[in-house]
Amino acid sequence: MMTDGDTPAQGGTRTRIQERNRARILDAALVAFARFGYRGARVEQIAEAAGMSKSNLLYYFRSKTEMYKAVLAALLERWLAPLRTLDPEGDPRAELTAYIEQKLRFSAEEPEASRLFANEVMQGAPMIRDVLEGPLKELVDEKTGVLRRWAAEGRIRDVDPHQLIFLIWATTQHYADFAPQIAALTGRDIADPAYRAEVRKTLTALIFDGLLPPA
Amino acid sequence: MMTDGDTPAQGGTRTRIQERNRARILDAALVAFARFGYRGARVEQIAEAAGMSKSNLLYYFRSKTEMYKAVLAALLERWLAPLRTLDPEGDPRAELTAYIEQKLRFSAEEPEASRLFANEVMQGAPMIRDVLEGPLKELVDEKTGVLRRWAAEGRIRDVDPHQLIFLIWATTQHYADFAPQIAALTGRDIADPAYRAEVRKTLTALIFDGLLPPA
DNA sequence: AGAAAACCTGACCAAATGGTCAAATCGAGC
DNA sequence: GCTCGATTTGACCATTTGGTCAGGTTTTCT
Repeated sequence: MMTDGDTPAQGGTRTRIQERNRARILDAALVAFARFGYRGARVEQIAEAAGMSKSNLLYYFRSKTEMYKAVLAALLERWLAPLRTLDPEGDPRAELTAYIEQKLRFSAEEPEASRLFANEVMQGAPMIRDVLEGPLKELVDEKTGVLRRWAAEGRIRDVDPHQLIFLIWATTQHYADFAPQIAALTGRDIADPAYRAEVRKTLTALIFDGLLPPA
Repeated sequence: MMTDGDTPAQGGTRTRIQERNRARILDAALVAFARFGYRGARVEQIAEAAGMSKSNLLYYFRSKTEMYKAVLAALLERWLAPLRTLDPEGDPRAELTAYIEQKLRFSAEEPEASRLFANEVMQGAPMIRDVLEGPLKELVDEKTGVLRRWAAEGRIRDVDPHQLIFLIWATTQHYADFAPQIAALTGRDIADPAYRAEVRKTLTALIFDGLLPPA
């Protein structure tokens, strides 16, 4: 039996129906929050997109905020998973290329997730500040350490590792976050595998070899 | 005398009071729209931030939409001004360094403007699509031509010029748009001139010379 | 089958929101 | 200091929004 005032299956088992409906809601909510932000998104519209009544949606998530938090939580893991795979033992060029490719794939396959993350951070990260300052910072600290070691060993140039990571984040996410602008200027879309391959090639070339012609 | 149903001074002279109040409103609106997006921003809150009643604000801008459009219009010129200065006759390295510095300055001095622009584009650029496809595309086409010429002359490597521009946009705007994340991870702020100088140095080093150690 | 729990709905509500309007006040030029 | 348009206000309104609730329907388990 459900405890009073709790979301269904708060503490344990989850029905098949719950599994399905929660997933539908989270999908629809991701799209809505990514497009309009937390304030701008409308609960009823999310319910409609999820194929159910607003009342029923509020049966699964007791409030808009709770729904938003759930979407963000599901998002964060996928967002920072790629960085985890950066292997200190590997070859810098191969490792960073693989990392860039993973980030580009994320932009291509989950552009809404990328946009929602951007939106949340742009608003001051009110809901995920503790994640940024906690787990994310720890992970980034670890990986900047790796980059510093590579630099010390002469395997890469000695650049600020934070800024290298920011450069990779910025450029790869840009193709999801600013997709309409890119479409307007080039007619291309990162969802197109051919374009994604081109982008990865150009990006890695720029990052590794730079813009200036070989001396 | 004002034409019926028009915004004050629609067609001509603008009183000192109008000048001052319109400016106040646009400032407050920029902050609000940047933070919450079009839908999420609240007219009354903008009015309060501008130091006037909601009724009075609506005397200057007949609707939220009109106000939003005015903010965007004022924004766009400042956003794309730096690219205009890229001189085909100049030295590639000097020109691009200057461009990067201008974009970084914009991120430092007008982070809200950068964020609002990002927000609008992320939502599909509903209000400025025609600008992206028109004037912006023309300007970018012109400048990609310059980059292509530089490449043909062997003054820079032969990389896709669109992607080079996107890389510069993405990395420079990142410091404004994702400021909370950068603060959480590094404790720095692009508004700090010292940090801005560091960023410019690292960024240009990466872009021009790449990450791999000299052979 | 039948009971209990899970699931779903439509009516309803209080608060918030964008916007209108008539009237009061202010300010520059005569 | 008067006049007329520019400016400002507060009361008011229709609509939208997030959320509640009592009760009905379906699923599940024995």
